[in-house]
Amino acid sequence: MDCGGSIGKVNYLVNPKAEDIVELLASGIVNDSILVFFAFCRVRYDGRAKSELEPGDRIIIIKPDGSFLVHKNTKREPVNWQPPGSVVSWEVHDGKLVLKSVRKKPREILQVELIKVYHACSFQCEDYEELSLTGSEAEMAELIFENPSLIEDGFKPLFKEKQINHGIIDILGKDKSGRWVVIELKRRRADLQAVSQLKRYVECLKYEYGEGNIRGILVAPSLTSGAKKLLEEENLEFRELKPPKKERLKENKQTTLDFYGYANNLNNLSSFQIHRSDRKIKN
Amino acid sequence: MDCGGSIGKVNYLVNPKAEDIVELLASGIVNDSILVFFAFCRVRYDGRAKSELEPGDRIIIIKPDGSFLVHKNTKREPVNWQPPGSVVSWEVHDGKLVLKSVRKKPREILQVELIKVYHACSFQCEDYEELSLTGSEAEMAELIFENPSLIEDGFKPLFKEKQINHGIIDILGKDKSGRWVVIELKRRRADLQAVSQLKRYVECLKYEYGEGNIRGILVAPSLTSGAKKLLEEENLEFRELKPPKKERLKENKQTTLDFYGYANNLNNLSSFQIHRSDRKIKN
DNA sequence: CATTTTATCTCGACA
DNA sequence: TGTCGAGGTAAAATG
Repeated sequence: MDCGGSIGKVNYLVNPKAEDIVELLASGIVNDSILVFFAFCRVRYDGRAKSELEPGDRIIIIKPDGSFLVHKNTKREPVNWQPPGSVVSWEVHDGKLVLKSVRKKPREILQVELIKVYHACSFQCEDYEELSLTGSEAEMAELIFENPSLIEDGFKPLFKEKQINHGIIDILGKDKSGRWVVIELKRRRADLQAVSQLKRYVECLKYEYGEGNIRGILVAPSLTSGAKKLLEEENLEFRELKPPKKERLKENKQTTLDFYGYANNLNNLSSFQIHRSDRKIKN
Repeated sequence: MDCGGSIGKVNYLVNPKAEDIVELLASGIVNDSILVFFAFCRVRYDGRAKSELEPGDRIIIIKPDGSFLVHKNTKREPVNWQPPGSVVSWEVHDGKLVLKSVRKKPREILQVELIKVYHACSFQCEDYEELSLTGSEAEMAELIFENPSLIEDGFKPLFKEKQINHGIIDILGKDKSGRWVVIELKRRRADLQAVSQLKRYVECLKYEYGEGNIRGILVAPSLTSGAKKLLEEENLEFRELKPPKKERLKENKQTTLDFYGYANNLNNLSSFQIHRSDRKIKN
């Protein structure tokens, strides 16, 4: 091994041997650290499907809840993974370390053969904050309950997330002439599936209350062309409504510089953007 | 800064100051490295929705394709992210570094305020291999074309992925008495949505060919109860079929030891599993 | 490019 | 625990 360190929350190893990695792994697991490996490795998965990934450089992340991620140098998604609750273990075969993560139900196995580890870290990651999100369908529903005329004059919303035979109706209410109104909310452009869903709910209520007394309204910021067609064929209606958001992040204007511009101005500026080189990345 | 190193594919910094991070960031971006930060940070997002995450320890990953991930110590999913194609930049405000990633369409902004960086890495990640996956719906379709009796005696598959008015039919064929058969494939347990989809296709074909001449069959390893009910109500059929996989990974038996057992036997064994401590992780 | 469909989806909610 | 539906879904297939 070239070197290593253990200052504060992060322990790390540079070009470690199998036994060094095992030590980091073992102590990292017992004190609930996140483990991160930068490694040349082969990956095999078998479970709901089955996959094989030949050797290449990847980043491997093992979280204390059992989540196991293998990331390539592209994409938001891990190329292979295991969800929370999986159990990690390892084996050493003539100096080569193989990480294993097993999920019980459904039975799934992920194996990472570490051919060369460039860098390994364990991170005592303390985080007590939860994400707070706004702009959801629930908030669209709130908005409509507070302001029913967004649907139409005289509309009265009565139920939120009303369970029926074949699903859950977002909003069920009555119009001014007393007919039932089924409202399906979509926070973004509504597609065929959204219309299918609304149709299913309307049919279900027609069966209960009789053909002529049920209206269906799809509420979304916009419609796909296919959705519009099907909606009209089925005599369903559409209301345009965007999901509400509290306030926008202000976005500061900032300078964009190439690398040389940046290097020459490092001490003078406090804001940058550097462009990636143009070489194609294929993986 | 405490120290750093640049041996081979990974450069790293320990407890770096803003200007050191900026240097790593800048050079990492121009040579298409993956950047990884272990940091105490605050995260803000605004775009299709809007979110805020108060300060805590997280791992930040920036890939050369623009993918930007912020991971907490739990879950398979990043708590915040930006997809490939996003553009990263940064600002320095009195010694504090703020990472920014902007997506053009739809317009979305992610900001990470780095309050304290414990460890920073840039990784020259070379990977020329693609994942090879087996066990998909396409393979179910192949299987049925090779072996139509899996559906029923005398079934003749005619079209694969046949485009119709409101979607694409997985398999369209005829039964031995010459009636059209619409087949919808699901590689896992089929739900209400799957039945809705099949129903939509069958209705579309009934409209073309007449009421009595169309059958619909849902092919999947199993059905949800709701799906079964709707399927029966609609006079649609079900065939059990699991997606095919080539062969299973063999799974070696291995010893399970607690940490002390492991520590005492490090030199004698080549296979381990250590249990995480039982303290609850809430985030 | 926009649209549609799939996914080892993941995740949360609820029976 | 299983079932069901939503998602800042992401990513692939398709027109």
